[in-house]
Amino acid sequence: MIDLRTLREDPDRLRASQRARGEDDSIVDSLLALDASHRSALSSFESLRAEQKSMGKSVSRSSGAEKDALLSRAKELATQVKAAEAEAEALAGRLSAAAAAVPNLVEEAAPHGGEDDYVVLEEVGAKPSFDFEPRDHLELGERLGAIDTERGAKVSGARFFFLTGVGARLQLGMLNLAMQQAVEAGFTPMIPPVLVKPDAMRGTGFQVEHDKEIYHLPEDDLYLVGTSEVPLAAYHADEILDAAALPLRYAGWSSCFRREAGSYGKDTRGIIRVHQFDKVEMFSFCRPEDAAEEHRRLLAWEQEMLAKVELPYRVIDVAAGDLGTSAARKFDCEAWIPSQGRYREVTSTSNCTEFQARRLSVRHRGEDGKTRPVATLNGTLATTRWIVAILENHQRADGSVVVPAALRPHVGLDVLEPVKK
RNA sequence: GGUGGAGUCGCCUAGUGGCCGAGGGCGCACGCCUCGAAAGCGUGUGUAGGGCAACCUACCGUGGGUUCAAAUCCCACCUCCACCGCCA
Repeated sequence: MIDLRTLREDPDRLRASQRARGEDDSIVDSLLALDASHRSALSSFESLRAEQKSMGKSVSRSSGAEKDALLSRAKELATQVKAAEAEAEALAGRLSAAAAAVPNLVEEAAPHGGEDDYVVLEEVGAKPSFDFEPRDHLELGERLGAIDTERGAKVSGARFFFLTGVGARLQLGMLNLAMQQAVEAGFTPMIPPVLVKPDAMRGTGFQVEHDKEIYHLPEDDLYLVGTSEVPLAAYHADEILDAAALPLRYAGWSSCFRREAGSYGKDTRGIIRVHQFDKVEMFSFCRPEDAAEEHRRLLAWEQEMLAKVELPYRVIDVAAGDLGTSAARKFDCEAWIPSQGRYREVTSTSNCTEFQARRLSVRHRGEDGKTRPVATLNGTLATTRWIVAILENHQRADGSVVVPAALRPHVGLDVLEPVKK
């Protein structure tokens, strides 16, 4: 949710942001108009209501003929109050619906444009050179007895899989390593619910009514989360946080669920794009003025993890049009995937500024004693997709895969050996 | 799923139609007292919207309703507690 007060004071800022995203900036004018009529309706309701209350007191003090006269006037007033209230409420509803549809203000430094207008900030690590034809992650995974997509499809359908044997050990080890790093950095480890109420979903910035990406359980009106960002963001909903305790940093470990509607035919092989995967996610509540700095810290922690698993990658500054509803700025790390000869997203960190906090009502008390929204940020510390990059980048000619040194204590193996040739 | 009980200002609690946005206690903040502290005394202490301000309005689990007027009456729902049933 954008701040209506900021909108009134500086509408050009939202116009510029909308243009950077490649979206309609005329909503600014309709929002301003709606806001003005809502405020005038509200103030006329409030003065009518004040009159009604004081008249009610006169009624209780009077008696006889005077009381009857007052009563009939009071009745008249009551209908006016009711009408004025209904009017104000209707406008409030329209206003909040309109405001809720507006995406976050983008950070000025974010690249303008769409999906392909990202800016590469950094390339890290050398791409591996093989003196043999590298296998893709699925072939490797099958030979290692690590990934079983056939039975995944048999049991649950397309885009489902089993991690088996060393595959399961690899994922557990990797996620444990991520958790350990997070704890050492001062994060509170969390295992959140993965089914959430509509308010948690909406508060985090998802449009549950239109979003085809989200699994919904209509019987219970619960949503399966696509990331633990959702329950972690909502964790402090309706709370006023102690400013001295900020930043509050949480590391959530959860399964994530995505319908992948509209991605038919994309990444159908292997486990790059699946309906269910696991992820360790960093989440931070901080003061708005510290958010940009915190964002860089989250990125640095992601890079620390990528270094531990020894993957070549690049960092991109995602363009405004590709930010999603909540983010003001987003950095993705993309690991090199040898079988595809290109980089694929393995982490994503977003600065959502006060956008989610305003929707979820997560506040802190400022220097002046007044409550203000906090800023929220999130970032990936490890996820199932990393297995793709790890297997492919660390493979050897015989189909075995070297486990990166930092992972070995957590996986319990130095090398993953093929179980079938 | 069934039956019974309960949800009020950080916590506990008073409040059964107007004098209640709401009293008391605890906690907290500030002041007095003290060498310092405790005790004691005094003052203050929710959130949000609007107004330059005095101030106004909304909120007593949520949503509806009755009434000139609702924390208070009615209806539905939610949550919590207890017991029963069912499942693991």
